[in-house]
Amino acid sequence: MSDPSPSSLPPLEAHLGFWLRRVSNPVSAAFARALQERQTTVAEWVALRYLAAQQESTPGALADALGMTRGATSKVLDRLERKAWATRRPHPEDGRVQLLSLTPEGARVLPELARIANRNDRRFFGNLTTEEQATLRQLLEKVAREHGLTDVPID
Amino acid sequence: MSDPSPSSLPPLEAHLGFWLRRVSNPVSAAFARALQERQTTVAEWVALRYLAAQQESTPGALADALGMTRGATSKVLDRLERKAWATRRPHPEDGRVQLLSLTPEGARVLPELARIANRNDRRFFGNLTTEEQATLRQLLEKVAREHGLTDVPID
DNA sequence: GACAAATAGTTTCCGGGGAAACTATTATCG
DNA sequence: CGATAATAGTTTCCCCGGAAACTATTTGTC
Repeated sequence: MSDPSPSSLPPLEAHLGFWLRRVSNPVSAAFARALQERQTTVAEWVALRYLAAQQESTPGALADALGMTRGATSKVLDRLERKAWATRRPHPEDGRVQLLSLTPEGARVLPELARIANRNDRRFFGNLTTEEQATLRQLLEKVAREHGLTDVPID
Repeated sequence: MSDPSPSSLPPLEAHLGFWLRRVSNPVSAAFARALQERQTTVAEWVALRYLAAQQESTPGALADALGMTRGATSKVLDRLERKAWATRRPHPEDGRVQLLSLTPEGARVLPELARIANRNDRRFFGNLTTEEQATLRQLLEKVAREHGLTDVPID
C-alpha cells in the first residue's frame, strides 16, 4: 500500500493484470484455434452473438459491445458479410447510419459455434467448483461494471 | 427439438472466457498505452521482469514464461537487445542454446516500468477490496496451475 | 440558408504475435 | 561411425487490431 523506498528493488509482485493476461490469453488462443476449424475468429463469434440478441443494431453499438475500435469492427463486419452471416443496409432516415442484421445462414451456424465455445470454457474452467465459477464471474463483472465495459446486450 | 432460434442458446455472458477477455483486453490495452511512453510493450515488460528474477535463462524458457511462441519471443529479445536492456550469448557447452542476461541499463529501467504497472493495476482493481483481490488472484492462479501456465519457473 | 462542429463509418498504415518453414547443433541408435 | 531424429532458435508470411486520417451526413448556430 505505502510506496516502497526508491532505493529498494522494484516490486516484482504479481499484478492482477499479469494473472488476467496469463489466463485470458491462452483461453482465447485455444478458443481461436478451435474456431478456426469453422474459419471464424473470436471477434466474429462475439459479434454474431450480439447481432442475434440485438436486432437492428449499428456498427457503432457493435464496436462498444465488442470492446473494439470502430475501425476494427468495420473489418469484422466485412468478414461477416463476405460469409453472408450478416448484412449492412443504410438507415432510412439517417444517412450516416448502417443497420445490421443477422442472416438466416448466420443464425444457422450459431449453435455449432456455441458448442465450440462451451467446450473451450469447460476445458479451462471445468475444474473450478460452481461456487468458484460464480465468484470469478462476479469479480470480473464488478471490474467491468466499474470501468464502463458493460455494453453487453441484456437479453 | 432442432429449433435453432437464438433465444434457445446459452447466453454469451455465460462463458467465463468472455468475461476474461472483456476485462483482460482493456486492462492490457491501457497498460500497453501507458508503457508506450517508454517505448515498451507489455511482452517486453514481462520478459524484463522474468530476466531480472531468472539469471542465465534461455529463449525457450522465456517463451514458456511469457506464454508466447518461440518465434514471437525471439522478436521480443531482438527489441530488448536493440535497446540494450538484455543480451544473448552462446552457451559454452551446447551450441544450440543462447544464454540471456539483463543489462545494468535494463535493471535501471525496471523500477520506472514497475511504477507504470502498479498505477495501471490500481486503476483497474483499486476498487476491489483486499479480500476480493486475493480471491481473484487465487482463482486465476488455480486455473493457470491446472493448465501448466506456471509463473516463475522452479529451477 | 450557410458554414462550422459533431457524428457515423470506412480506409490506410503500422506493429505485434502465431504457424510453419528453415538453419544449426546435439542426441539416438542401427 | 553414420544416418536419422530431436532440440533450440530464427525467419518468413500472414492475420488481426489500434491510431489516425478520411468521407459522408446531420446538427447546431448565427
